[in-house]
Amino acid sequence: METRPKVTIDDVARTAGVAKSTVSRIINNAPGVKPVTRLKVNRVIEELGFTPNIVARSLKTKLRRQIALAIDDIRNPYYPELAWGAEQVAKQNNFRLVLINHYGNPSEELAVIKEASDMHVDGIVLLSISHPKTLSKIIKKANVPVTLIGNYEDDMPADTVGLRENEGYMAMDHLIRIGRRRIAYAGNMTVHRGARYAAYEQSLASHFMEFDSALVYTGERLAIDTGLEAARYFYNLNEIPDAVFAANDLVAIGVVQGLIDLGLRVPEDVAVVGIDNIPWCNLTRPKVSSVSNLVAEMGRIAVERLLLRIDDEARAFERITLEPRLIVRESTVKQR
Amino acid sequence: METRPKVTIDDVARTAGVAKSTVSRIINNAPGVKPVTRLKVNRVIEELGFTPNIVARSLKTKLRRQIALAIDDIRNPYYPELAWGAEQVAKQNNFRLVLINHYGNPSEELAVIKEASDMHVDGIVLLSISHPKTLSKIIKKANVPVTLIGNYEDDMPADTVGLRENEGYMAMDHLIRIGRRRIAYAGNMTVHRGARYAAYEQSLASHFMEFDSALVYTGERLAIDTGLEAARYFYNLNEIPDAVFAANDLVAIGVVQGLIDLGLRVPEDVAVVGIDNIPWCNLTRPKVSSVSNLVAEMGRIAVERLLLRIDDEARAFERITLEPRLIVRESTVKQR
DNA sequence: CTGTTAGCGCATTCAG
DNA sequence: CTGAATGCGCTAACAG
Repeated sequence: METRPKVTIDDVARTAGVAKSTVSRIINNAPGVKPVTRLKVNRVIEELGFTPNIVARSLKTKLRRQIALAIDDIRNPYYPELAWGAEQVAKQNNFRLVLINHYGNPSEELAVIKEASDMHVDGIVLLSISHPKTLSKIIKKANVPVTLIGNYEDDMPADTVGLRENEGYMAMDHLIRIGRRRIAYAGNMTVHRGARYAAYEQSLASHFMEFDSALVYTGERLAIDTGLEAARYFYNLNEIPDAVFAANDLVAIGVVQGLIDLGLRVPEDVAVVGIDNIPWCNLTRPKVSSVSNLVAEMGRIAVERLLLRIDDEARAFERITLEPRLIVRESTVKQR
Repeated sequence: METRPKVTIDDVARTAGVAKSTVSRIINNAPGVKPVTRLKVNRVIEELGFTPNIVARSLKTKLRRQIALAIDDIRNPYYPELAWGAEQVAKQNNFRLVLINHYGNPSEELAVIKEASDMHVDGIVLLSISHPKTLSKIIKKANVPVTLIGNYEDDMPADTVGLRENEGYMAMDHLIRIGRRRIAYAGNMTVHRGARYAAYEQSLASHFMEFDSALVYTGERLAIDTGLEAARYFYNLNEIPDAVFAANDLVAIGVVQGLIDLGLRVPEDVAVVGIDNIPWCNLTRPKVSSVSNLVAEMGRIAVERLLLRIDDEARAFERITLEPRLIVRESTVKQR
């Protein structure tokens, strides 16, 4: 760039014949400036194409109007949504978002917090994978506020916004509520520390429905082909299930596809529900019912909280827990 | 935060009993400091937990060590990869990435450039959707360098890194090279301004293969179900094609699934190739061959160029054009 | 209502 | 090799 000598507040003041404090007042919309002067100065600003140097301003005000979003890897399918939600709120408040991938590397993750004050950010939204104890220590040392995404104990010195981990129960509830009585499980036993599979067993139990191990299909990866295999497996049972609870949407998509290819009708013969509500749920025929974990929402709320705290550091830390949301589509309820 | 009074370079200088210029030299690894003093000061820095205030430094040096990545919407499936590639290089060079979504809103997109100098960034990687003429004008007015992602004319005052738009030809070439002679097309006629369909017709022509309109299946959306429909359509032809060129991976995935469900073997009976190389290509059985548009690579190169230019504004503008890369997987060539 | 003054925290001359 | 002084561009008292 031709390093066009950037015009400063002094230039404006000089050519307008006023003090730079007056210019400062004007560009900050401060009250107590005669309309005439304001007009005159504004004209000069326009002419010279002056825009305030935000770095200098930040040095003075300590406000950088930037927050960091630190996640492990933007390529993880949830994070674009998260980043998007976060950016929406940031933009509304005239803040920018700095993206930092820590790649699940604890030392790097902690470095992010440590360096934050030296970076151009006023706060951090952090999706951590570190041990809470360590995390807590580091956050205390930080000199910018941190909002954590996830569920934490009360003693964590940060605002947190997490998701209630009952997606599995919501999915099962849905199937039961639409009258299904022979519900199968497709996925693995370990997803989300086993919570989703546990939800399967416990939902059956709490509704006094019998558990039949023949209705559980576990595959290796939680991907489409596992779903396809599951469909074939269920099809060959003596008694075909009337519903399938899939551990995630990929599996659900596979199950739906597999069942249809085998000549069954979805949802009439078998209802299928997945979890995560990935965009793909809308791209299949029939569209797949799912439970949304509200990622964009989490991003939005996290930034909202962070901005509030930046504004007022003394507030009590908040614990926000979102409820997953059931998204009913064609794979469980016939629609037109 | 308890606004712990941040320790400054003065504090360090005072408690170490040296001038702050000496401290400055040390933290910047400048030569000409007696090892003893260096050691002593470093110890104090450690004790006090001093870290330089980057805002103040930026005010002085004019270097902010941040670049902006301006795209239309991070939720677009390509951008996470792009952002990832960009962030890799940025991080290596100790730069941060500021994420800006302009939502395909030209005025906002241009505002990004205008404001850039006021923001905490030293340059911008921009994926624009504005008219080149307008874009060119704005870039000239900007006071930070811009690197554009895309293909532009020589008069565009910015470095550019684009992709050669021959993905279609590469896909077709592959099918022809593995000996297929009855190649079908599945997708629509308009994707990428019709380039992909054009590649289908022209590849046939240049290889003296006959064009048969019965082998063209066009659906509405470029999604899985279109692929499934296409598979059914091809299956019902008098003579089934021995290969399918799908306009994108979603369609390809659908075609593969559909054909297999109809009892055909992929790739033995029908080879299928898609375009875009989305992560899902690896999640199906068989895995789907595709042509990668090297998104992460583009991000990497764009940032590399930008950093070079930030370093030396006088360099001639560069035009970089990447060649799409064919990724051969199981849907076209039997593997073990 | 407006001007003067004094830093924000650092890098960088220029003298010693 | 080190210290003292200056200013980056802006905001915020404090006076007028």
